[in-house]
Amino acid sequence: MSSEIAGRPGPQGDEPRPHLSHRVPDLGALELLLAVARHGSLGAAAREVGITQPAASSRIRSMERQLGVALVDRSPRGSRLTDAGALVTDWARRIVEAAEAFDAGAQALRGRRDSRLRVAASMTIAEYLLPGWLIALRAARPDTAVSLQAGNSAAVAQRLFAGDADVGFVEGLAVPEGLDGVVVAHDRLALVAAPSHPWARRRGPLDPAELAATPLILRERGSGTRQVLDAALAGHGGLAEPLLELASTTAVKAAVVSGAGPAVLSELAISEELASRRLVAIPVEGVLLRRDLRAVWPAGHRPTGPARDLLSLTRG
Amino acid sequence: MSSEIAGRPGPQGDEPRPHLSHRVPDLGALELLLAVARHGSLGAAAREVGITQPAASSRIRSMERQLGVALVDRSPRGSRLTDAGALVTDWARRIVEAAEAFDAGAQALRGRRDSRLRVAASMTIAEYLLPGWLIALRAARPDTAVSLQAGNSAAVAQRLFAGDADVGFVEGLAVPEGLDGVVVAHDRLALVAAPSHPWARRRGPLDPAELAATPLILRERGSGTRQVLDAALAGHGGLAEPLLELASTTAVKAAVVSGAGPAVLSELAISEELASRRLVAIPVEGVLLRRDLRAVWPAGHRPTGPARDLLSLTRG
DNA sequence: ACTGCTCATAAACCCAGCTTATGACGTCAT
DNA sequence: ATGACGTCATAAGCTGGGTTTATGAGCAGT
Repeated sequence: MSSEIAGRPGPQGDEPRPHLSHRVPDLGALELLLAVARHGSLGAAAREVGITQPAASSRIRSMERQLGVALVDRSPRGSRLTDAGALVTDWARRIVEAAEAFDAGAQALRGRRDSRLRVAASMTIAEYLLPGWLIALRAARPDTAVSLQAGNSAAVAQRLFAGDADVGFVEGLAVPEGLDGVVVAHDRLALVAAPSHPWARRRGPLDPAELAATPLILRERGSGTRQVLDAALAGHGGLAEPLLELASTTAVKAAVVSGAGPAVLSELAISEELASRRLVAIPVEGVLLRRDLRAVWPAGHRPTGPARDLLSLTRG
Repeated sequence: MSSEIAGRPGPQGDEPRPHLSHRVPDLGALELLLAVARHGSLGAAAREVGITQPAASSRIRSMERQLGVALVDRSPRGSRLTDAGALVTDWARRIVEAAEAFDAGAQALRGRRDSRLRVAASMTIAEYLLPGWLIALRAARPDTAVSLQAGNSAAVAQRLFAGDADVGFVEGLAVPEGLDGVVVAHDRLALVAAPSHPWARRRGPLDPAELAATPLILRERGSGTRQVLDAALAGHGGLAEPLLELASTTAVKAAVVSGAGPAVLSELAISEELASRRLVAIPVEGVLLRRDLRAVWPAGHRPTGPARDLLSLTRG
């Protein structure tokens, strides 16, 4: 590989793209950078993250070397971010926020049996919504230890009946038998395609019958998303044979992005891709592609204590 | 709060919460986990990320120890994710995606002078939109080296006139003199408050006059967001004296989340907080709180080559 | 039983990042 | 001016996590 044809323009430079983790500073360094942005001082930032000032100095410096960009203006009166540094810091903040969500989720997953709040949730909710709720809960009630068990609606119901969970979250068209619940959010399904797909250039919205007649990339039969889609299109001739049938939302997404064809996916799963135009949403007329996300509990036993705190967060 | 009734059950456990970076596996480990999910094998995953099989084995193991959760089911025929592992992997993917955006941005920021595509962009666009576009561009045209210069509209225009940039992106109400452009996206501004704020429980939408009369948390005078807000409320009595005036969007966001009061912020900046209900959007009636985001170029010199590729990504 | 895949274990190594100790620079107050 | 206090930088030495190589053990299919 390095013996291309002849000489590269630059004698140095031009590394063969090592791995992402070598090009992106580690979390500790990013946290330190955020601390510098907040405090305007390397030393103060160092104190916040629990290291010494020379360590912080060296760490920021090596981050600048790694990125090839000056991030902070040092002066004897403190350190301010450069313009580039401010931008980098904003991007870094998004990584750290994702890491916080990861941490909140992982901590709940490890969940000790003695947790004060035991949550059972369906996959979509556990994956996309719960980490954010847990962060908010931690902010409001810092000492609430939460445990999380993820499973389908039936498993959630079972855990609630058995007293293994204080509150549940399910997605779907109906509340399972024996449970009460309230809607906490809606999961809208969107028809998406790659920007290169002909539908991406359409003017008006798509006709339901046309959607029904077109082969789509789908999750396997039985998945929640597919059930909703099936129900919504039942009156329009029913779903066509799938173009491709894949085992995970991620796989479907990847297939759509690579241009294999259109699919219907939860808006929760694709906000990122829509924002960057890796995917394009195509409006569909007159079909209600949405399902309710509900908090549930055994009929008559309205949640109290920590579970109520969590609910009040999700309902506003 | 922590001195509830009596003693804690567990004699050990109960660490005093070290830093985030010690509770979240590093990027390399997360990438490895994603590779395991894709390949169903530690060895194959190891090969993909460029380490040996024992290293991968040990890394996954220490990740499981760190999180306190079994992530993969090992068998002599391969490794599959456990249920918890699948969830953790989904959360991990969000960190890695944020890291990819960071990398794409940082690489453009380092931007060598010999880049094939030189972009000048305003802050909001550089911060929220451009990294995603760059990822998409890299997917479509892998060998396009991009350089990025961020600045306000005037700086963008200047760079274009000087021939220092091939294409620009600006936000605002009008196209700067001497430039042509097309709208590539809209930045909707949303009125937000903490979930505990009275407005969060309102039934109907807010009256513009009421919004204008209420003290808000604002960016300093002159910021793009504030200009739009000023213009939109000019016909409704004009903006009230600010409740608080802060220097960065992040600071405003933090103040709103902590319940200091309502603010008007770009939807781009708050999608995360809305999803997790740390913030609540309050509908406002009859005011157009939005600004156009435009690609621009010197009048008459429509972009060609790589710049055109980028534009076609942003327009779909 | 043999071959080929899987993952686990053990020992040696290496380097990134830490701490401690020190120094240089600039600002402010006296 | 001059000394005190803040800033960040440099240097030397240590430590440990993650790596490699080498090996072994378990199970499947031929």
